Amino acid sequence: MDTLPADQIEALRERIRRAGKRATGSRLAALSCLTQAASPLSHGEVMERLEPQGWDRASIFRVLNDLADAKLLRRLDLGDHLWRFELLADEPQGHAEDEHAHFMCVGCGEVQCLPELSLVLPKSAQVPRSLREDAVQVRVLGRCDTCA
Amino acid sequence: MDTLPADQIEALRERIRRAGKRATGSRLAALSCLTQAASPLSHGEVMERLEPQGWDRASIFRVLNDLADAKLLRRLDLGDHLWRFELLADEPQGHAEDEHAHFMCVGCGEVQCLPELSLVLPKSAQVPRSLREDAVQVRVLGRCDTCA
DNA sequence: TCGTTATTGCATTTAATATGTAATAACGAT
DNA sequence: ATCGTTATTACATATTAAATGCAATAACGA
Repeated sequence: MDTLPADQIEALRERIRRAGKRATGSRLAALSCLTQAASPLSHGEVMERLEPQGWDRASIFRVLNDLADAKLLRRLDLGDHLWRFELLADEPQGHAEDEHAHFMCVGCGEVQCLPELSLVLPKSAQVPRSLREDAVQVRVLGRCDTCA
Repeated sequence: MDTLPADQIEALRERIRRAGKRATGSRLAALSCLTQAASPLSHGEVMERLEPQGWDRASIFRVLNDLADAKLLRRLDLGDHLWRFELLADEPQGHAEDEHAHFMCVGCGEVQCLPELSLVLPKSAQVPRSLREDAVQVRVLGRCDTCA
């Protein structure tokens, strides 16, 4: 894995600190790795790149999950039983994860927002109240036009 | 788990044979279990019901996967890293017919089928073709009434 | 530079998923 | 109905991802 330009590293350092976390080596390594990735990577895929550099599996595992909790990464499952991690854009303005539906490509992992999607239910349907109240996250899995 | 009426058992037997497989006890047990389930069950959930009756974990595991390969079951992952299995309708004509959305409780993991849910999109919306064509899986995440 | 404490490194655990193989049972043929 | 073939099972065991406890370490504010 190539190393990132110093200014990008510094930007990552900043972001980590802004999230209230310490900018440690393994965090920077994990984020650098995902910055260079073209698609979401699983823990295993991240380790293929970081283990040769001496990083610890369990630590990187924790780092990935921590950074996902801290909203620097998105943790997603494309339906194949692997947690994949993807760098989130720096300023997710007004983009609360559960405001609108998301389309996830099971081929490449690309996520697309579907703000115009709505759900229709017969009044008679027996469904959880949270669904009636729209207090739900909607995920649609399929193939994007490129992967179709 | 109650036992199924004899005629339903016989129908399952038939279906297994039609798929070119032997109608064995564990296959009937697994299918009976899923016939009575209101939602897709994981291997573990199936075993909660079948282990007390003396069925073997690994065998039922293989049975579930075999029957999924044989298109008697659908094997799906609702995003929580568990393979769940759901009985498919007998004659999958048109195939989209028994494709339906699933609701998963983020509290307890309970899964509920949402056959009556449909998606609505403005014609103008820019979305992947697979979504227009309904070649997608829909997952709704929220809290069930108990966990709300 | 130092002290606090978040974080790591390493060992270990858990849980789901998966498979090898001898014994068993389903089912077509007799 | 019985028998022989062979798919299938039961049991043991392997693999992999995911997770955690804890002492050692290093980040960062003072």
